[in-house]
Amino acid sequence: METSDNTLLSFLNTAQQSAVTAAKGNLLVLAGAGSGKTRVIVHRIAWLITEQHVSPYSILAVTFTNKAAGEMRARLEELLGREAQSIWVGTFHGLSHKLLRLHWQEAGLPQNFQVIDGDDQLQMIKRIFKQLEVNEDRFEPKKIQSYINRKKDEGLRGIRAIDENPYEKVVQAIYQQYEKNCKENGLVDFAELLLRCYELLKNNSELLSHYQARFSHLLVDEFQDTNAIQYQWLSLLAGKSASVTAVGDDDQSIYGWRGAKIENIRRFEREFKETQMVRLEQNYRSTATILSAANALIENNGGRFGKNLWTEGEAGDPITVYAGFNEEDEALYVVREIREWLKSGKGADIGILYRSNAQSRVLEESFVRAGIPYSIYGGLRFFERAEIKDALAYVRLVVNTEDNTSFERILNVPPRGIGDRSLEKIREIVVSNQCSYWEAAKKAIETQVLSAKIESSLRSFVALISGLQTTTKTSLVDLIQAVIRDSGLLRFFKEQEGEKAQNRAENLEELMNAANDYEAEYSSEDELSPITAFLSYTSLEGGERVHASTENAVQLMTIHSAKGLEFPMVFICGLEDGLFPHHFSRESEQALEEERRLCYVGITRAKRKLYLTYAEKRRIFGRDEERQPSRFIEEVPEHLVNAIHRKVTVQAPTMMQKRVIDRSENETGLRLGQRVVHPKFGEGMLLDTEGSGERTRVHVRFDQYGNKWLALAYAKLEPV
DNA sequence: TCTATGGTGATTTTT
DNA sequence: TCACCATAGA
Repeated sequence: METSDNTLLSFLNTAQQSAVTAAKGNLLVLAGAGSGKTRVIVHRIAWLITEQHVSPYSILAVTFTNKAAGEMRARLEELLGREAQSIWVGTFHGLSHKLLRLHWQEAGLPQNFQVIDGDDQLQMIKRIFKQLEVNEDRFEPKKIQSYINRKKDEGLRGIRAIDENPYEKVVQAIYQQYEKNCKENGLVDFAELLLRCYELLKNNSELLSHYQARFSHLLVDEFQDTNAIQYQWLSLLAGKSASVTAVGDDDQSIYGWRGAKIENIRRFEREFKETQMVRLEQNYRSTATILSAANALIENNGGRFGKNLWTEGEAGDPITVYAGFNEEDEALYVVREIREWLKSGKGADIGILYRSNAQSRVLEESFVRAGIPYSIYGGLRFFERAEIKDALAYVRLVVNTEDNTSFERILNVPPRGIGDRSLEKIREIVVSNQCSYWEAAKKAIETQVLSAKIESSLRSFVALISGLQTTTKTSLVDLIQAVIRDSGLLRFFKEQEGEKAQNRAENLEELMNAANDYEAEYSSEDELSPITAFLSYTSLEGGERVHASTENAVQLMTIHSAKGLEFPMVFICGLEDGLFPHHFSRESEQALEEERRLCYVGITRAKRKLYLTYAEKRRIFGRDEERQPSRFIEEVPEHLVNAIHRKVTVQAPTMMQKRVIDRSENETGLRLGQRVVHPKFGEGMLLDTEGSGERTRVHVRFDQYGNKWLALAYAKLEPV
C-alpha cells in the first residue's frame, strides 16, 4: 500500500490523529457530537492496515445500524480499495447472525433457521396466550415480549429458579413455551441472535480461540448504546490479547430505556486493561453559540466524563426561543420562519424535531396549508409492511412447514373463507397431536372435521403450498413471483378500489424487484440457499423507512431518529414540562438525565440556526391544557437566546398577536387565542388572521366543527 | 366470516 | 382526541 502516513493523517486534528495512531492496546475515544468520529474509526482501520501491517482479515468493526455499517464499509473501500473487502464490518446482530450461520451445528440450530422480527415475535406470543389459555386481562402480550427481550438483553435465560410469585410463574411459563416454539419452528429472534452467538463462543473453546486468534483488532462505534449482552459478547471475543477501540459519547446515550448501559463506558475503562483515553472535542458542525448552549445544558447532568465542545467557527446567530399561545400558533411560527429562510434562497435542508410522534400532526397540517414540501420520517419500513410480510410468510412456510407463525398469518390471507372457527379446530389438532399447524391442517382434511366448503378451501391451500414447494428448487425470484401470483395476494389488492390497495399491489411488485436485485448480487459463500439468505436479510434489514420522496422537503422526525444527522436549520418543538422532559421520566433522576441528553442530541443537530419552541396551551387527549416551558429552556444561558422574542413572546402578546389586536380590536375586539362564538358553528378559538380591511379572514377552531377559515366581514363572530 | 361499535390508554426504536 | 383492539351482530 502506497498511502503515506502524511496523506492519511493530513486532514485530521491533533486529537483525531492521536486516536487514529494510538498504539496497540485498548482505546476509549470520547467523541463529541460533530467531532468526526466515524472518520476516526475509518482512518484508524486504514492506518492499522497500511502502517502497522495488520491484516484486514484480523479486523472487526461493529456498529448499531445497518446504515452506519454501510457508510463505514463505503468509506473503507474509498480509502483501501479491494483490501477493505476482507474486513468484517457489520452490526452486532448482523455479525452474530453470520457466525451462527457458519456454525449452526455447534450453536444447536437447524441449518435453515430463520430470523424473526419484533412483530413476528409478538404474534407468536399472542398465539401462546391462546395455547396456554392465558388471561389477556392480566397479562399483556407486549409486556411479556419486552420482558423476554429484556432478559435476553441482560444475557439471562428465563428458565432459572422457579419463582413462587404466581404472576412470575405465568410469565415464566409463557417464556418457556416461547423458547420451545422457537426451537421447534427453527426461529431466532433479534435478542436471541446475540445471546446464542455469545453462548456459542462461550461453550466452544476451540471456536472461541480460533476467533480470538483471528481478530486482533476490534472497533466499536456508538459504544454508549451497548447493552449487557453486547458488552459480554465483545469482551469474550476480545479475550486477553485483542486491541479494542471503543468510540462513543456518554452525553449522547439516549437508548437506556432499551437496555443500553451508559455505565459500559466506565466498565470498559475498568475491565479492559490499560485503556488509553482520547477526547474529540473540536466540533466541525455548529456555531459557537449553539455549542455553548449544548455545553451549558449538558453540564446539568451528573457523573459525566466531562467534555467541552468547541469550534474555530463564528458565534453565529442567537438561539430563538418562541412561545406560541397554543400548538397551532407554534406550528404557524415554524412555517413563517421557514418561509423567510426559503425566500432568502437557502435550501430546504431543515429539521423539525420533536419528542414524540404525536406532535407531528399539527406541524404537518400547517405545512400542508402553507404548501411547503415536507416529509415525515417514521412509520413502517418496506419489509415491515403487512402485505410484504404476508408474501414473505408464504415463502417461509414453503421453506419450512414447521413455521406456525407464518402458517397462521396467511391461512386466511387473502380471505379464503377459513376463519377463526376453523383455525380453532386446527389448533385443537395441534394440541392433541403435538404437531405443526401444517400437519394439523392435513389431518383436518383427512379426518373430515370441517364443513365441506371449508375443507375444500383448506385443501386448495395445502395444494397451493405444496405446489410452491416444487418451485423452491428453481430460484428465489421464481419463488417470490409464484407466491405473489398463486397466493392470490396481488389479485386481491389489484381488485380493490382505492389508493391504499393499489399501493399495496405496487409494493408486492417492488418485492419482486428487491428479490431480483438480491439474487443478482448473491454469492453463496456459506452454502446458504439464496431463499433462506433473503429471508434473513429482510428481517435484519428492514429496508428504507417510508417517507414522501419529495425533493427539497423539510424533514419532520423525532429527536431519536435525528441522531447522527445534521441540518443548517433546526427547530425543536414542544419544549414543555411533561412533554420534553416527558412526564414518564419525571420520577427518576436517571430518566431525567436521559431526557436532557436527548435534548443535547437535538441541539447539536443544528449547524447555523436553532429554534426552541413551545406552546403555552396544548390540546392533550382532547383537552386544552396550560403548559409550562421546559426546564431545558431555562438551562440555556440567557445571553445566547434571542431575548426580544423571549420577552415579547413570554410576557407580552407576540408580534402577530399585537398586529391582530391593533388591527381588529377597534372593529371586532378579537385577539388570537380568544374564545369566540359563531351563530352556526358555536364556540371556538381564534387561531390566525389573514388579509386586511374588508378582506380579512379569520381562522377559528370550533369545538364542534373543527377548523374553519371565515371572512371576518360576513361571519358574525362575538367574543365569549 | 366480515363489518360496526365501544372500551382503553396514550414515549422514544434498532436489530 | 383518536387510534387500536376486542367483541358483538349481519
